[in-house]
Amino acid sequence: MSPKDKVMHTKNVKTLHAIQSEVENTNRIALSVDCVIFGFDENKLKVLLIRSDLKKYSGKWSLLGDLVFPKEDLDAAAYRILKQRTGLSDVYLEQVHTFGSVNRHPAGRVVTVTYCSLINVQHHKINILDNELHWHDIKTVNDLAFDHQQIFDNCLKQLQKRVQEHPLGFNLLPKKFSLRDLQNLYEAILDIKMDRRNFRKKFFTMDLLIDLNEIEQDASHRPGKLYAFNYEKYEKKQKKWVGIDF
Amino acid sequence: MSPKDKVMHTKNVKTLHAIQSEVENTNRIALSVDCVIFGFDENKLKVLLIRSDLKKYSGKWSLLGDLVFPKEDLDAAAYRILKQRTGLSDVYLEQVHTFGSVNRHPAGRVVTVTYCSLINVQHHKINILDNELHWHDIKTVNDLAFDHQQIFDNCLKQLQKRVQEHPLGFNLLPKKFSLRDLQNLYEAILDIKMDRRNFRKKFFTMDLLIDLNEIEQDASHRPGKLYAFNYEKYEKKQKKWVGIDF
DNA sequence: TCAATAATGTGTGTATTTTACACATTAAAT
DNA sequence: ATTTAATGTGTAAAATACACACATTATTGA
Repeated sequence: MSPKDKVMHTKNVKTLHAIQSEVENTNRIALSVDCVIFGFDENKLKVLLIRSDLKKYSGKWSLLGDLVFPKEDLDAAAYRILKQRTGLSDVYLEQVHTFGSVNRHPAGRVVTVTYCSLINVQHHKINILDNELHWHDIKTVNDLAFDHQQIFDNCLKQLQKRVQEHPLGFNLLPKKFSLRDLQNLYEAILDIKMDRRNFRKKFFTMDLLIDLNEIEQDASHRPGKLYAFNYEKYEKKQKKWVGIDF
Repeated sequence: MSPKDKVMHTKNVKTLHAIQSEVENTNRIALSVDCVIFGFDENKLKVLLIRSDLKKYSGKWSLLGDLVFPKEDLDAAAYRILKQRTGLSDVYLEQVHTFGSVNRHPAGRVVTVTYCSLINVQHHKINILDNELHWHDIKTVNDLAFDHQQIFDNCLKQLQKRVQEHPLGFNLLPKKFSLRDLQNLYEAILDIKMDRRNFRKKFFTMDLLIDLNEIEQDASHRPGKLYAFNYEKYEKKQKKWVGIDF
């Protein structure tokens, strides 16, 4: 992703009117995507939200979404939203769940496919001048518009589960990070405290971190060593996944 | 579920023509659900398939699906398919993934939400007179119509994962089962062999099986004891789910 | 300059879980 | 009654998870 990528905040995004014309007076089902975009900043897990453009939900925040174009792949629609709102391409994006209750959307029958995305806020920060967009600490997210609270809760739970099974977290960190950064990330996502020494041991025995032989700059005390995630090595590994446990 | 439930095989199910009229000459997206219905019989994991009604795919098998009605909840549509095809209600049903490539369906733009269902084939067997429907051994499933092979593969993988984390498997067994039945089930789903003694220990230490103080009938050798799954006790448990491992 | 401070980095012992494997018991079949 | 092929039970080693102690390093500030 390059900093030259322009951010298109509200351009090309269908509004309430578009949605209504899509479903109004028809017996059709409209299809949308909604993206739950996570970031990690100041040791807090954050989510990118936009002010709702519906009167009924004025003052409320909502997820970033749009209708799917008729000749657009579903995943492509999600990538489009992401690019529009963050200027970023080549980011982690995964489908989570589809919400399709008849009355979930006030403008009519809109079924929405939700996606979870993890981005590095440092790459995005420079672009967030639009005050319609805001990074919210996930701990303060409540009362979103529509059924977006439910969607968000579902997505967060999925993230908490997936981050323990796959190396997704690194998408939220800079390429170079300290063990403390990594632990702070996991503690923020899982909302728990972990033992520093066992956490370290865990990741070292996985043997998927590249020691960069560099140390943190600007640390107020003893600086930690910097690491990068070894994606190549991870790809070669095949997880032994059998273990009944419920 | 009662045996009085009638099975409606092809009635009320939209055909190719209906799909085409839904999407033809419009710039709209049609929405369907597809159900991957698993059963367990003769110690093999099976999936319920139907002969494709499209010429292009004649001779091929496909999943059970239908368009979603405009005023029908998404989950309700999936339940409707299940009821139509198996006569069963109150069965395990969970959404898995939504497939939305532009060209995935030959009749036009149809986005499909896939569901995974687990049923007891003993409850269904009596109704399967329609030779359009057939239980296929999952090991022989290949070359399904449309993108249904991809959908099936995805669903099976999800099942393999979920069955290790949640007590889903019991939906495929009779209420009373032996430890050997249970192990056969897991071996069929996961496609692995497991140590009989460790498997037994695993489930006994979980302490979620009710000893019915009954033994198998008609066993050709020493009969095993029968058990039932303790759903009540399971509901009360809360899994300790923290453990980074990838 | 140098001790106090607050981090990082390393190690150790215990408990728990997983894994591999041996032997006794039971009911059916011959 | 003996053989057979299951079920039911136990035991020890290996691997993993967990709790916690101590040394090291860079910064801070008196």
